[in-house]
Amino acid sequence: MKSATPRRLRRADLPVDAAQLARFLIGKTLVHEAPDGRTSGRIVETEAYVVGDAAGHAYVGETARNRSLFLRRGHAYVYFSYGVHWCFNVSAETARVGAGVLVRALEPLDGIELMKRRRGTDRLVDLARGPGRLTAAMGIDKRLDGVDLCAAGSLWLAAESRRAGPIGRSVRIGITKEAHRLLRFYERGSVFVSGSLALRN
DNA sequence: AGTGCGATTGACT
DNA sequence: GTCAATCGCACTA
Repeated sequence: MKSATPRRLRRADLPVDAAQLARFLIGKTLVHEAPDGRTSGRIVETEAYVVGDAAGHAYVGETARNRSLFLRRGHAYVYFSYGVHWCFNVSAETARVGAGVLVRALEPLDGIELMKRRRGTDRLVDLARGPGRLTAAMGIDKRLDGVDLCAAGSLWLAAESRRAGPIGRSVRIGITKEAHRLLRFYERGSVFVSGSLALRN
């Protein structure tokens, strides 16, 4: 099934502040037009890596790996995690600042059969539940690092396909530094959010 | 040039 | 709940 695509988000739609951007992105749509097909999903879980955040990849200053985080808001930062998975972020703030939002989970919308093939599973809730699974399902890898999500490219952000439910907030998953900060946002009760049941409610 | 480790996942006890 | 997989990167020397 293919649903009508909401309009592309413009840069002016995106909050500059990383934490505000993370909250804003809940309920919005991520779309990728890949050579093997189109996939899209509702963003249901994000984490902000804010300015001066010791847990953020930008904390060490600009390097070859993290340079996309230093682009003005609305660019893709894609990095390789644990030697196994890709993770997708949206850069935040103004140019040369260094902050971003990790997109951790999607509710699949378009291209579900393609996602199943890419992921090797038929379980809808597991297709994009978790940052590594999400990039696998969407066909996102290093080639998309640095692309402008607000330009006329193959990867972009779109408006809500459906209004987000109540938004929950918690500590971020899988980090040790700055572990107390409430910078994870998620659609409360969504079965497409990663983590235990407690982290979804 | 070598070392330690991570914004994860899936398989296994 | 525990743990290996797997590799690029930042850091030390």
